Amino acid sequence: MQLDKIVNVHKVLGDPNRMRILMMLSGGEMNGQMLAQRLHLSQPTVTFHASKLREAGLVRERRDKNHVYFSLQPEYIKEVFDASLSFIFNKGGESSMSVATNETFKASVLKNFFGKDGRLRSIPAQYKKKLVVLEFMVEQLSPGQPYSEKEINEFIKQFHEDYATIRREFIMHEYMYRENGIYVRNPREMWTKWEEVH
Amino acid sequence: MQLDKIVNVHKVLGDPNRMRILMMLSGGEMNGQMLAQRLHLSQPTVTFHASKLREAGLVRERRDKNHVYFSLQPEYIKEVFDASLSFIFNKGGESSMSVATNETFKASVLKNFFGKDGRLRSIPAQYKKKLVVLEFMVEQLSPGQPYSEKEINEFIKQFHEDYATIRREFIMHEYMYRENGIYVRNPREMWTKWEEVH
DNA sequence: TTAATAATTAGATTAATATCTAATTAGATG
DNA sequence: CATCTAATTAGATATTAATCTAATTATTAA
Repeated sequence: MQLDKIVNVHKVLGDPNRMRILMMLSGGEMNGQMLAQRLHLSQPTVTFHASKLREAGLVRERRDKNHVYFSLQPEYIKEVFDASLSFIFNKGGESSMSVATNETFKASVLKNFFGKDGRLRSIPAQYKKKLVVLEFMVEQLSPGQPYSEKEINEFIKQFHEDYATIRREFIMHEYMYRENGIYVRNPREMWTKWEEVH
Repeated sequence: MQLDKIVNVHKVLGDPNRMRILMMLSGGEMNGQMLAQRLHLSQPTVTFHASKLREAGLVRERRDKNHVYFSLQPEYIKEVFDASLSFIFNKGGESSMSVATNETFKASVLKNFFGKDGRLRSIPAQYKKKLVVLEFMVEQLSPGQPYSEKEINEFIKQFHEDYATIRREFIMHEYMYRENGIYVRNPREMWTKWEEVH
């Protein structure tokens, strides 16, 4: 994710009314009327804020009859926050990291986060480290092969108790996709690219 | 933490030059001269941005000779991000939660995050849930009694492998304080208040 | 104390933002 | 089609922000 995108999201969040809109949407979708009323703003002002939120990718819109309903895009919001922290604390995506450094980095992360029994000590909070760990696990599944949710849970449990979180991360970072209850590992080429700190 | 504080932090982050300053500071402290040069800005402009960052609590300043050095305040930055997500996804601090609901909430969190063997399945990512879990663990230490770092590590390990992270959280949320290597649990009255989503 | 260097404050300018009212467009329904 | 309602666009305005140059203040060092 590039700097201006992240900066723009923060600019959009840097307004009390927009923040309130997001808070209200966390309770479920709402249309322009409701928002205008509750925030004591005119309809055009709500449109104004809504389009900023939409352009930044923080909300979605759905038309029903002649109401437009807004709803949160929670995964994306979390992604941006994550990327934001990566940006600040890892000096902005470090795309200049060499392959060698990269491999050394991976090795040290794996060494630190996996115990000698092969189990995951904890899920890294830092974005890049988390990706290393997820990648390591998902690599042990066969690409293309369909797995049931139960199988995936069992697979993850051999590394960590909290299979639900990790399963969600697999999907979120596109290491796998889900289609009516069946999980499939994506091929390496589709994985989140290292260098772009997604 | 109140809304306007959070909003202000995002406003401050919503400028590319300020974001760049933070990125540069993650590599270590820098003075105004260096920043001005690297960002191709005049000194007054750097002062302008720096004071915004300082007022928002994102950086600290230290004077040495006649240079002023800026450095990141990483814990606080993470706190705000955390509070921000809490705000959006839990409708802004829910101070109206009744004692009963509160207790029910705590019970369900504990049930979900601790296994029947008494071990912590994972560290909750959601702010409020994390506090519940931390509180539960720290309650089992005697307030006022000094513990060595080793003792604290052992204590935490009975719940979770990743004692370093949890020990840091204890300090960060002021459940404990550390004084030259000795850890002491704070009394309940000093703990992060529930209702304010800190 | 004076000179040198860094930082801040003052003042000005330009650009961007948030907000409103009025006009217009889009859909739904009698 | 005519009308109603909701949403958007246009246009106006007042406020805030980012940036610069010039002047001032603070700190060190000769």
